[in-house]
Amino acid sequence: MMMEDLLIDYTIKAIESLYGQVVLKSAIATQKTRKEFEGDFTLVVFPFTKISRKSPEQTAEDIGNYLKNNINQINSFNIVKGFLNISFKNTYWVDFLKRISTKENYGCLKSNLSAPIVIEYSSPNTNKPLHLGHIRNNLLGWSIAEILKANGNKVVKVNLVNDRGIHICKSMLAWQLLGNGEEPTEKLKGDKLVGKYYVAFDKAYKEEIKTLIENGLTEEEATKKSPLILKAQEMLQKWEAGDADTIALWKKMNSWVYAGFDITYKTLGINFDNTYYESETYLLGKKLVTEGVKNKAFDTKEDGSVWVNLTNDGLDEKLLLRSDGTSVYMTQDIGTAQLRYDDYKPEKLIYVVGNEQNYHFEVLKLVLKKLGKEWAKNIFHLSYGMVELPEGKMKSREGTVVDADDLMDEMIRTAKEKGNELGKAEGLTTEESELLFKQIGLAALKYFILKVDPKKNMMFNPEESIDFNGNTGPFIQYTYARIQSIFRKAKENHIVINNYPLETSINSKEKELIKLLYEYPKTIKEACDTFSPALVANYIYELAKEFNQFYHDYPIIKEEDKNICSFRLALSEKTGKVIKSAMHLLGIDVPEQM
RNA sequence: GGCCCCAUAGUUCAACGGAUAGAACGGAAGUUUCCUAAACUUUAAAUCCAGGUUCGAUUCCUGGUGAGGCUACCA
Repeated sequence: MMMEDLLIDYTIKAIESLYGQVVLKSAIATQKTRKEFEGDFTLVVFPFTKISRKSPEQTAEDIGNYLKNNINQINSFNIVKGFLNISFKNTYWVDFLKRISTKENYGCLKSNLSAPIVIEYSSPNTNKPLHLGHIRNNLLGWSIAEILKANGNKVVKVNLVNDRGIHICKSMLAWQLLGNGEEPTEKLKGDKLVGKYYVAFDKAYKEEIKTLIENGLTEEEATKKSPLILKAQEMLQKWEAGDADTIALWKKMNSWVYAGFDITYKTLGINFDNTYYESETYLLGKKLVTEGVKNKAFDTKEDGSVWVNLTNDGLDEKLLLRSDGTSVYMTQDIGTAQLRYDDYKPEKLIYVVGNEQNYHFEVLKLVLKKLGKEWAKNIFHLSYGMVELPEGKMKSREGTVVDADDLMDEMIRTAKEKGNELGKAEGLTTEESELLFKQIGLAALKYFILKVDPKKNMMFNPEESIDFNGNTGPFIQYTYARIQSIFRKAKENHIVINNYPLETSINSKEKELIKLLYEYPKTIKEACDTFSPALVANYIYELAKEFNQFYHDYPIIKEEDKNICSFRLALSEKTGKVIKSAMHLLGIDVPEQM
């Protein structure tokens, strides 16, 4: 099926036969022929001119002739400078469409039998609600998991909830001191409530520091000696000691947060196969660190704190246990990693975590290696870029965070507003139109975020970032809905797809569409190899745009020639299916009508 | 200070070392007795600077400039 592999094989044979040299597969570059030239695939012949000792044009001529004589699907070729543009016969493309039109999961590979890939994403803290940064994380994690599955991998999606630590104690303490027993309501869901007290703590803490400085303490002293922070630290120690009241409060407040997160996750349309809690993994982490001390992998300082020395690896020393014996982020991650390995014996452990933690993961891998964990090499930090706002980085303390729930609500509201203006809800029940606008609003958001290369930082301007026209989720949804509309009309008129003849002469738009459909499996493969949903997103956009041009230029069910009509229907149907399939990989629903 | 990333139209994003650097939004101008105009068509507009490697550099290397991130007994 993959014509390019055939081209490459025959190019190797051509060079061997013509010039008597064997070249490596990797030395051969094929690409889609650019639109302004005639052809389907292009072979770059510059690298072979040293072997042929001829001009690029002559070399291309030689190879072109060889290929045409040996591959019967080739119709013709032309040469522009050192570029050999090869055209296949129309029957090849029509036949290709015919072959894939019956394939159910076109583009996806059958699942293989190897060990699963565990992918961690989301990883929230239970002291504040989810924000825009988490949205990028969640969308990437979910999408990459789907892309891995589409490539035949077994995938386990896991969440790691950071449900313990000093930051949670801060919320707990503030609620105890200032909360008056406040509980979550319809209006203020649990994660928001707990977040409110986290902010309240920070405010009170800052005020306290200010007062202490006025009373003559240095800033450093004030920061360390403030009664509030001491109380929070005391609370953490009590928590680790299993103090009943502290644990009860902790459980209560965390349960509020989980109920709040569930709503956010559900609206966003993501889920997990398993959830880990750091409260359940940190002890294992401590145990492993203690073992490491015994084995002299780590050092204990005078005050009792435990450190790992990574200066030989070009890094610094890193704290693994505080002097008071409590664990830190790294301690927990060591335990979590071990537990996860024990649970799944995975082929790979992927962590979807922002690039601000590149250093952390470098250290984590080295620490695990020092502990003798062979599988540390299977850890892959999928490091994605920050989401920036026009005013700079999001800072929760400065109130510049974009809340996940608010953002989604806003998107859906805008979709509804614009949709109603355009009369998109006509003929739909209230329930149907609510669903439609939710699908459209979320598509706009998800596509906007996923179309950007994960590795890169991206800009998000709430005012003007989200659009419903052009290179957007709704544009693609609209294209899909148009295709479904064609089939509703076709059904009404009893038009069906018959066995269109192979000799159908196809026009350039039709051929271009088939060629794009041909690209789909390669796109999924590459998206998997590079962990980039953006490649899928950009692909669907190309496909949708091409279809809209085709739709604009040529009649489909109004075409009078029955064979052509049937062929165009088949082409439209497959395009719709690929759009739906690819959008699913991004976690975006497509409506039947809009 | 040290380490890491990034720099492309006015703006937000594309481009395995390959052809004349693609899109979208915004700007200008058009298309609806025709399968959904959230569409389609035309148009103006960009590779931070200086070197190097290469047949060929937005892409690789070196040096600048500029913006982020990390460098916590925070996570």
